Amino acid sequence: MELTEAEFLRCYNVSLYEKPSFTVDLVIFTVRDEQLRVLLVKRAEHPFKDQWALPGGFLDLQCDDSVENCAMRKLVEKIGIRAPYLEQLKTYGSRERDPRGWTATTVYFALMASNSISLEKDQERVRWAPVQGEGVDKALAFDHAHILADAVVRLRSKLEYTHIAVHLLPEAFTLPELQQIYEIILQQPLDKSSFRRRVVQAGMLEEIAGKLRDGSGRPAQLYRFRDYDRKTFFPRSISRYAR
Amino acid sequence: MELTEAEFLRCYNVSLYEKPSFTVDLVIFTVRDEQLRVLLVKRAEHPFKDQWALPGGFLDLQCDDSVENCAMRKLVEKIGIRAPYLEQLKTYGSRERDPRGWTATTVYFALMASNSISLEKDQERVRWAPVQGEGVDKALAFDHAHILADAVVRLRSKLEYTHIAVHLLPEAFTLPELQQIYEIILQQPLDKSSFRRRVVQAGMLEEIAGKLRDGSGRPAQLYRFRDYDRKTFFPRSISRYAR
DNA sequence: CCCATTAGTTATAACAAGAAACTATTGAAG
DNA sequence: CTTCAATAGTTTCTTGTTATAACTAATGGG
Repeated sequence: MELTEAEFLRCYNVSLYEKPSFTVDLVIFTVRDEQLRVLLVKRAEHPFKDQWALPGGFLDLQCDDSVENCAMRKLVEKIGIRAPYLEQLKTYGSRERDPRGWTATTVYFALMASNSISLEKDQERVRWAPVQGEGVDKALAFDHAHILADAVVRLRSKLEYTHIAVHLLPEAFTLPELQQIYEIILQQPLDKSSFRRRVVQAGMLEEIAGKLRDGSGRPAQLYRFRDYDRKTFFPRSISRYAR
Repeated sequence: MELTEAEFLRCYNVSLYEKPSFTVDLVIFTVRDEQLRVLLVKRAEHPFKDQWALPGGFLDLQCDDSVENCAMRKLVEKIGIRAPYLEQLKTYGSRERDPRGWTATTVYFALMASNSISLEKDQERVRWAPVQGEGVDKALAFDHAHILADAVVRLRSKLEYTHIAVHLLPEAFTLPELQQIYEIILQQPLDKSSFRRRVVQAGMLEEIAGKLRDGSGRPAQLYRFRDYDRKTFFPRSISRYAR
């Protein structure tokens, strides 16, 4: 598609480039009470005052060395700890998404074990909202519902062929616990022996020798994730009818 | 007294927060002369004057409605046509990546058929550089070598489980041509019958009835990509020893 | 001491992929 | 006109992987 000369000139003549506002937002997932949950905060200020939104805010050029640093800073500010998993999701930028004008937000998504967080303090303004389908049961500010949907799709998709689900559990976990995480997020039951074969063959878990977890039946072997840096991939997607 | 949202917006000063410079860059891939190639431009201005760089530039708040629109505009400016495939890669932002100070760039990657482009006009300043390994045989400006490496990794990875390779070919193509695209990018030979089985079973190609492509041997059946919108996934990765 | 409960393994049948040999269709050489 | 080289496309068979279900194992509680 060729640009007309008029179109070209309209764009070209703007020599003074105004900058968009730039923010970083976070989609922080955890699994708790057998539900995938996302952290939401109630906005204190306009626009969208008192509506639920993804946590985030403006980049601070003085203290943030990089966009990722900014995301990590905001994560610490919101929930007080470093997330075991932080990945850039996507950047959303347009004139429309914020009534204040042109903004861009780079969204990160984080995974954490539910035992590593306690948010009892301020239930009114910060909440772990259960994810149903690809969203939550609340209206969200800005385009955050759309962003959250993208994040949920990405999480499910990555679950199919990577090991990121281990980051939703504490360091020591059992295979049935890990399988349950998959089942909760993918919303379908998985076969026990296939799941174990898959996970064991991928070779990224190691037994914690002698340690077991008690329950009402036979105690389960505890494992830990072996190599946090190595990115292991499954050769096939984990759910039988993926897409 | 509380402000209403309308009052808040009236008083809101957009320039309160210092903002980073915001650019959009493009990694435009094609396959030509049996090589994966990326479009590079020689920088006309400082910094990194006369070094090769990914095409891109500043967002124009007046004419770009969104980041993606900006990417499409720049694509049209650089090569004069709409790309059949455009996907956001990642956003890179830090104080270090540009000597002028804090900048962020949102990078898109595009795929196109090599027949749809002709860049004979300005070989000195615009070039389709062959990709070797995860980069090119030239020093690149800014952090563009790093960005390019990420883009190549993403391209290879997506080739394993999606159909995006069809966008590197013209609308009508043969299965051997498609297989060759995979082999060039993945840098390994693929089995003919397995490849055909896979691609046909995925069901996203349709024969162009009666149409054949001539060559030195038996003419090959021409196909077209059936559903440009539907995202089809392979259940397994296409290369045997993926990762 | 038996049973419910959960963990973990094994056997098998169905299925998918890799490899190689096979057939098919064209152009060019002689 | 025949043969051969070249490329397209299919078939067959072997091998490897997955789903399923039945099996064994280990624990606590009645």
